[in-house]
Amino acid sequence: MEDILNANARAVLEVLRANTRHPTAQEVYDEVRRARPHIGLATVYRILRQLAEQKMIKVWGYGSESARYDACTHRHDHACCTECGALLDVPVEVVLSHAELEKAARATGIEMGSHEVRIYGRCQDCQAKSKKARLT
Amino acid sequence: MEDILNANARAVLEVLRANTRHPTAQEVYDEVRRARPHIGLATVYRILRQLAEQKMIKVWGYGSESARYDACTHRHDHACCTECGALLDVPVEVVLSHAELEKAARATGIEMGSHEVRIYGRCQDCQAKSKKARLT
DNA sequence: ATGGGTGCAAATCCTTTGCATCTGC
DNA sequence: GCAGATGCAAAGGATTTGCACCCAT
Repeated sequence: MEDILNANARAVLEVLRANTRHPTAQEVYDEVRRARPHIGLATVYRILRQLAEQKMIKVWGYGSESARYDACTHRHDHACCTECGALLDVPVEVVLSHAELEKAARATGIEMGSHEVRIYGRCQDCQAKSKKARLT
Repeated sequence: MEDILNANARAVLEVLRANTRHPTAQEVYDEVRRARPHIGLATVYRILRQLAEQKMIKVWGYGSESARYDACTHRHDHACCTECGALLDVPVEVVLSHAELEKAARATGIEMGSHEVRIYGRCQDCQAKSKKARLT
């Protein structure tokens, strides 16, 4: 699979694998430039798209925030901060009955590929920030 | 709550309540213009943002698609079409143990406000389209 | 006359595209 | 020399902002 990737694509994939914070394209670009100073932002976007098409990475989004990329290919859930837009992996399995999901998919007519549980709220950083603000 | 809204904001809210397809800002604009031909797109965006801040509507997104707005305030789940970006309500309750969710939230440090189950796949329209394409 | 709300246009941000160039074969 | 990949800049689409204007107080 990965053997078909060229050096730029491999570098992008490596950045994504090393960074579990679901970086945006711009953040990937900033990091990948350390390894490949010549690379352009457009190339990063092109590679991200190709990797996503080949299902080697996932693209997540939330509201009108910019897209975030994720090299983690096993199914997992997310916590989204409604304040700063951060997208955090949920490190535990949220159990959900397969029958329930199938029923829901059938009810919408969708041909289910995967699913995700999303928890919305304020992340630790934002909680800390508003605590600090309250003290001033 | 709604009594503080002016005529434009009420018209936007009405469009959202009448349209369960989670329209984009542009789509809201197109529809609201029937009732208020003078309104500008920027005003629609301003109102959508205010309504969201006041938690009277919700904003949903997926990848780098444009944001979609939802006047439905009770908790519910979504089916996202990975092909055309459509966002469909799941009309049945997907049961999820509260204890499971709490555990997940604690594991990420997030202060949980709400949650959502997302089913990804191809919607009926897109299924039909590729069936048609296969015949040609 | 004052202030908030508004339309319009310009600005901004994110992402994609066009095109000339470069690279490895 | 050719095909595919790339950098750069320009284009495109979504969203926000600046600003002058208008309306109700």
